[in-house]
Amino acid sequence: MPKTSLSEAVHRLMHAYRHLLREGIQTEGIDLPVTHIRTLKGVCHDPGCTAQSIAQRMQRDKAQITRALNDLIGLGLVVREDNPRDRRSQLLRPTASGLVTMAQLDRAEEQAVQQLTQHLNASELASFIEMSNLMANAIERPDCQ
Amino acid sequence: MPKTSLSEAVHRLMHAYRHLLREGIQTEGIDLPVTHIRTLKGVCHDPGCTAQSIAQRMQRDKAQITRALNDLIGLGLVVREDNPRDRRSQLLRPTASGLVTMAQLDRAEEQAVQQLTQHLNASELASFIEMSNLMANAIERPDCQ
DNA sequence: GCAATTGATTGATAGTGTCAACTAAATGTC
DNA sequence: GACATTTAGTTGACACTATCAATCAATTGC
Repeated sequence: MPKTSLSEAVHRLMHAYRHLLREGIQTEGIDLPVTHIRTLKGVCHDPGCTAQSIAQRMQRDKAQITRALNDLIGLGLVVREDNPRDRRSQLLRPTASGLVTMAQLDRAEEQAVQQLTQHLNASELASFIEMSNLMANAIERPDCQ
Repeated sequence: MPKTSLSEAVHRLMHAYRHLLREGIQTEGIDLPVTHIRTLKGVCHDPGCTAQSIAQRMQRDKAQITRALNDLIGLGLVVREDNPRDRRSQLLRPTASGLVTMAQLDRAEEQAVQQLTQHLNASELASFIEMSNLMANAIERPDCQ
């Protein structure tokens, strides 16, 4: 293989990561698609957030978030409560069960990342993440810098 | 959140890249999904390859490749020819039109990569790609290294 | 020759991404 | 206060992506 292009590299990495995370998740006994997991993570990270704020943070379509939330609520991992300041929206919080699941997911992810980055040291990883964000920023916020 | 996690960074980057590539592709006047593009790229990169070898190179399901190839052949961008050494498989080659399209796609991709990496210098980019591949390898070929 | 393997195809299904239409509440303007 | 506009969320539709299992024909190993 000559020199891999950036696009190939990104695709391979994405795929490897998702695959690994899925495996880890299943060995933890959880069966949730990646989008749901990331949504749950969003709620746990910022309890009291709204669907809107999650959609923005994740840069995903709000329709997708709505559906993921419906499933998470159906599974008893998240609850909606009325937003006293705006009756259009509801505040989102993880349930006790949601927090337990989140802890499992954290373990799975940590293990996945560890396996993925086994040949990188901390500073390499840090600069990798920094470069990733720099690139993503260049697109998502073309005005900055 | 302290620093962005690896998973967030990879997700963001993946999306940013796909989005950008799509845009570039459309401004070139081509309307093909990313998987088809990558498949065409595979054929152009290694004319005379088989569906199998593309699937392996791209680490994708062979069913997906079959379907993408059917579309590409239907669009007249790729042709199959009999493999004299194995009548089960066919050799794949781009048509003249396929090569033209590929050139357009190369331009689109180059532009996307350039925009994406505008804040990175060459050596940073190189080490980014190297790290990506290192991580992907750690999963895809857990035995190596 | 016959079993096992391999390249390719097909069908089915789940997950992801995107767009547009829609409801209801909130806000701005006169 | 009545109106248009904007905003949060929901719903429907559809294209794209990923994955698995079954099938078929050609090849390979015995």
